[in-house]
Amino acid sequence: MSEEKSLNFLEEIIEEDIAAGLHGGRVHTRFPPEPNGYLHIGHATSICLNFGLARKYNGKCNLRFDDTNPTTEETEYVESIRNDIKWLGFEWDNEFYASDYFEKLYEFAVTLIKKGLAYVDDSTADEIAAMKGSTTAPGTNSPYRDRSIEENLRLFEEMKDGKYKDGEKTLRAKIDMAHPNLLLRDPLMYRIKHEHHHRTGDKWCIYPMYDFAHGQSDSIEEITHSICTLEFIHHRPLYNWFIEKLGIFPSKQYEFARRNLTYTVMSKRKLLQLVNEGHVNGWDDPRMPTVSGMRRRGYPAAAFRRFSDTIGIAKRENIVDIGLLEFCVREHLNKTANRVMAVLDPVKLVITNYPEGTTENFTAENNPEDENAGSRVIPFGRELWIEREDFMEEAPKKFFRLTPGNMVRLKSAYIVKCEGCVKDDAGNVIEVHCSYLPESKSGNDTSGLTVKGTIHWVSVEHARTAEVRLYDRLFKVEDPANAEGDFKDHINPDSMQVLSKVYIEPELAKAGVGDTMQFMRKGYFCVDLDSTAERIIFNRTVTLKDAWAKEQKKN
RNA sequence: AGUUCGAUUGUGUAACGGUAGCACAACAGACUCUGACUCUGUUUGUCUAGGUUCGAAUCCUAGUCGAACUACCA
Repeated sequence: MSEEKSLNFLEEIIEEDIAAGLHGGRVHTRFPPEPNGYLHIGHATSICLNFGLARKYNGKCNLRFDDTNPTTEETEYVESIRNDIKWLGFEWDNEFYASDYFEKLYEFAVTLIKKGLAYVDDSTADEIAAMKGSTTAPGTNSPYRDRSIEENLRLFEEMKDGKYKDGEKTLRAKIDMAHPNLLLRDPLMYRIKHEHHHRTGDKWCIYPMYDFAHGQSDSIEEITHSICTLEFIHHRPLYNWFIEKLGIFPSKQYEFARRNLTYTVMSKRKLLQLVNEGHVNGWDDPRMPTVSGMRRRGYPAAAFRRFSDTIGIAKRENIVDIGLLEFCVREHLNKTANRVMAVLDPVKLVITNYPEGTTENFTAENNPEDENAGSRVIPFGRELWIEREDFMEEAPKKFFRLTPGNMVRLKSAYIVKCEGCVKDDAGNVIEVHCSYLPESKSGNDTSGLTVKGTIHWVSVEHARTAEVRLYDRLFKVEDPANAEGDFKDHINPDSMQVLSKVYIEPELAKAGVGDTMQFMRKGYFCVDLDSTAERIIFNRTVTLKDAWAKEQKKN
């Protein structure tokens, strides 16, 4: 009843603000991606945070594209970002673009010039860098710092009107070239870029810097709690300076530590390299930590939300075990995925005392965790495909599967007793022979026997075939970005394994793209979008926990 | 070196001067027509040194370690 969930530091701040009646107790957040790439798992947790906070406090959350750099941004990304957010289960209250505010931002700049707080600088990029100083040494004033307000106004207008070439002039804030925070040493507000913008076209040839756009965009939208990652903590005083000098709505920024994941890289630059250099097959390769990749892999949206919730939020550096994400995926899929049987590495099992040419239909429960999931019919016959690893001629003590003399349950069918196997000249097992116990029929078992093992199977006569793609971690080391050498040195060469001939139960052949199911004892799978009418392809989303594999590792 | 932020079991996160808890992982067991799920139990932690206090993870001081910042990127 009184299960009190503790608050994270952002929730604490918000609840204090609400209690104090700040902004009338209103909560308004935003998710501000730059449309220059695909969303990854880091964005996904940020989305869950921002939209989740708004949801929890009956507030609003905007989607705002920070599109202040026309050279890197494209509409294609806008579309994919919108898709991903919706898929994650969130809806934005408003969709805005920083470019919506270009006019307003221009006016802000003029206002600051008129107040003597901004100036046009003719220095080159190199000169500006040289005058910047360093962490230990103060910077020096630009020779153009003291131009008159009238001259600055004229020059800035001429910049806007296209009288100058790229890089010839910039507009800078006049703050303090000796400030210990480098970002307050007369930061650039506007630069000249004669570039086509994905939304404003050729209307502008000057574009605001992110730092002159982000804080004011929050302010224009009257965002009450502007949440971002730790690296923007140094920018906060600058945003506050602009807000204060402009006298506009006081949005407040709060920073949290971005959440890293073991065995993955998260930076856009690195992900781009993986795609461009062909280490993966595109942005939505199921091995990619992108939202589109993980979606294709079969990770349910609910698992992302649960994961984001579970890992919490704080300000310290962290690297979250990807096993926790996988746990969330399994937890959700266990409750929702129907069970089916598929044999990935087949060997033939012959039931020597079963009448030839006979088929029986068994009924199997679709999901023991969900009584509304119904059941299906599975055909059974004298010859079955079973998993090669489920038979051992000479087995260790705790092997509960097929080994001569041992009995197992064929899931949803009969108990069989292993009698031996047939081998080819090279000594490979090509058939396993068993006898069945007719009175052990599933659902009507009068044998009185209990067996330790149950294995899955597919009837040879009725089996359909499929391609299965098994995925493993993309990297061999926990923290590839910080490991020795280049991060690509640590790519796992076995991150994808393709099984071209897997036997599946006939019902399964009807599954459609995106359908998710559990292959009993093998893991969760989903139908890949590469599937065609002739060939169905399954991705392995995640394995089941495997206590037997762990047991074996010990020896 | 400067500024800013941070430090709680293997990982992540709580405890807001009063029993260091939760989840994952690990380990042991129960259950099982999935060696899954579920259930039970166990191990492991307050960066260091001082101080304040009846009492400190929490407050103070000093140190140590880590991260971010010095793009006409966001």
